[in-house]
Amino acid sequence: MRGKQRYYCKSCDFHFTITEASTPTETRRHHEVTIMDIANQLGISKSTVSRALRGHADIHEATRKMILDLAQQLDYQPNPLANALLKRRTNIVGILVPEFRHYFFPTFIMGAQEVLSKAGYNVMICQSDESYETEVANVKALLRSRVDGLLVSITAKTENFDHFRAVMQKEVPLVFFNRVCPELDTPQVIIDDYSGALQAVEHLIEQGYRRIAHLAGPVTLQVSRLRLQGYIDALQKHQLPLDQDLIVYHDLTEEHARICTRQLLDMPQPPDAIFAVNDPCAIEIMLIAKQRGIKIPQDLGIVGFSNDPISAIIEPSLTTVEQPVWKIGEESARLLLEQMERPKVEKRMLATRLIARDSSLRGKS
Amino acid sequence: MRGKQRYYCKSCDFHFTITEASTPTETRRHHEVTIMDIANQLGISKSTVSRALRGHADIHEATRKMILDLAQQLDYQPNPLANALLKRRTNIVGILVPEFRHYFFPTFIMGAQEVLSKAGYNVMICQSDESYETEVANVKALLRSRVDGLLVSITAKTENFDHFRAVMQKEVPLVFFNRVCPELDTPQVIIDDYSGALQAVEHLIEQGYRRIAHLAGPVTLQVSRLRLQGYIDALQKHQLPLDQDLIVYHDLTEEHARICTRQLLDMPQPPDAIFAVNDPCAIEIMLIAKQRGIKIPQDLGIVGFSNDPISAIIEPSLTTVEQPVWKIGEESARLLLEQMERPKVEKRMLATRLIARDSSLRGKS
DNA sequence: ACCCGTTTCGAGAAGCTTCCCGATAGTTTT
DNA sequence: AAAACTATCGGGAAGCTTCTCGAAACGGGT
Repeated sequence: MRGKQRYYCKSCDFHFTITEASTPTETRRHHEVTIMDIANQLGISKSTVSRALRGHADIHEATRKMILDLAQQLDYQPNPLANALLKRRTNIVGILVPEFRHYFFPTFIMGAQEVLSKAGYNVMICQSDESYETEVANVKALLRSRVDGLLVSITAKTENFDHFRAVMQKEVPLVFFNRVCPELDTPQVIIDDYSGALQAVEHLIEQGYRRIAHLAGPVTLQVSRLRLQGYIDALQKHQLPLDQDLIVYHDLTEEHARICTRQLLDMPQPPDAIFAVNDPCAIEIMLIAKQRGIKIPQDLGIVGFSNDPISAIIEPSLTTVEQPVWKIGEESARLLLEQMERPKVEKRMLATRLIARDSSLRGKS
Repeated sequence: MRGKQRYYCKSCDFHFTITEASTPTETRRHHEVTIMDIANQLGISKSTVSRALRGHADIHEATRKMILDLAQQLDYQPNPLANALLKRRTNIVGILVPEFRHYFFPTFIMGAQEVLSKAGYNVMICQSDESYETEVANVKALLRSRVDGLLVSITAKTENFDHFRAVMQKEVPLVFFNRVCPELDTPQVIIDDYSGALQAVEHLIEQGYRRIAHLAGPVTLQVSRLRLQGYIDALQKHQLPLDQDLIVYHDLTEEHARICTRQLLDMPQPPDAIFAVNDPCAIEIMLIAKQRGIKIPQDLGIVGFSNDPISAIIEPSLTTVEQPVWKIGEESARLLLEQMERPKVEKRMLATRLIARDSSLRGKS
């Protein structure tokens, strides 16, 4: 191989540097085999090994082969930590969701993960658990972990967005999905909530329901507001009166959904149909109605939103608005990847589609 | 490829070297504020800053305060990459599950994550998607990411365990849960599948069912084998004949569950009850039975396993064996944490409990 | 022989921390 | 007043990689 000692010349006169034996007697028990192990064992420098492994030019074919062979034999695995430290990128994407009990978020994650892992990214998942404080803490933790990008669906309680402004200020690519943040100008992937809600309520009207209630979500969430607006506009379009008492807001917990349902059903003039902001709470409505012996869809029509798998299974089957969850995941991931290439604020909206099932089909009446 | 311009110095007089202005004038725009920024700004050494931040002794109170104040003001966040590189620990735990579509694994993850994040660990989640190759690739990726520990539930197809042997050889703490690996002597958290199955089938017998089938899982999984054994022993205990035709094995997909169900129901002498290896496939059975107009529980008793939330909602409600999923997550995480303290092989088993519901309650007959 | 260009490789820094060890001060003890 | 401590702090290495700069060897041309 090439010599190892070299002279130095700052402003002349070369003082050579005698690299004495650095006691490479035994292999120095490593936890993991490093590039230096290969270099030492082959009597060459780590630079050369790195170059060979990186597939650089400027290296003799024989040397390259030797290095590659030994690397394989030792099962050398490059250390991503060292790499991340140097390159300032971890190849990790953070995903922050409010929960993962129901169908939506796990499915979203599967879709996103498929795209991301194909692009060479690992994923770090956090749940805010619908707590604003946890959300802030999670964002901080993900930032501290130096994630290369962030996929976020906010909490129903999030009203202050400074933690996301901090993300943007650090220029960490950020994509919101589903529960987005209207006052921040960031890329996002949403579905057409308004039109979905409009379809849902028009469907109820077509089926002859006239006193239609809406079990809404928290007003803090844009999704809730849009679905509410769809509800309102559908009534207006068909010249039905808008009764504020028929709109109840709940905090997306099952418990509160039950309370609100009872409130609606206990009215002096109870509604003859309920449009629920999502399927889990539509199902709570259905359970209570069944428990009370209310006939669905004859006495009460029910429509949900999101098409959770359980909606097709429950009896009567639940009419709902389909949203392409898996695709939302894929799209969000793709948008994030594009974002990491070159920043540009882009908002994508996916279509929704009504799936009419038994819970609202009573024919014309 | 080669560098651009360099000086020449054979025996002095340096031919020019055009190292262009590296502009270290202002603070050298950092992506993140480091310990060195604090040190420079305060005119002290990074060692001192580190000590102050680490809360070491050996530091003047005034200095410490000065450092802490500036750190707060600059919003200094220690770089975990550098730390991990130095300490050889990332504070990340890997979780590897076969899927995330159903109730079990997401809930498990929530339980585990609660314990782990309280202990200061982040979590990296991978899905093998029931593919052996993906599982191997995921284990490798997690190992490469230098996770400090691993929580694993294997694929139904995993029959070669070399990738886990590699984990053990590298002395990375490893805890299996639910779908464990019998031929490896590792810590694990399981539930009492055998006794759960025994209870389930005895319950069917008590309800007067006599020709009880078992829709089993893949024999490769210990869970399946134990539940099968519980089924067999329950029959034996009550002197019922064991008919091999009444045992069908499926691969845990919904599609295959339907095929196997039809096979059972199409028999010349169909069963009067089916014990399913888990709830998702029990529900497939129920759907087909309902579709065919078979009365549940009169003509066909059904019992599942795992108590997914949907089991209480479907009609008729599904009798099932409850397993404390959340607790399995917590226990597994705790066991892993203990493992990281000091290795010892410990196996924990959590109790199961039968929940009798409508799908099997027809009274004595 | 000498010079030059080409090919192949080595040294070293950077990226950010922590920790060991040694070095200054300042303070107390004989 | 000299010696011995103590309280604080700084230097530098290590952890692993990549990349830049420049050096060594070799071949060919004159």
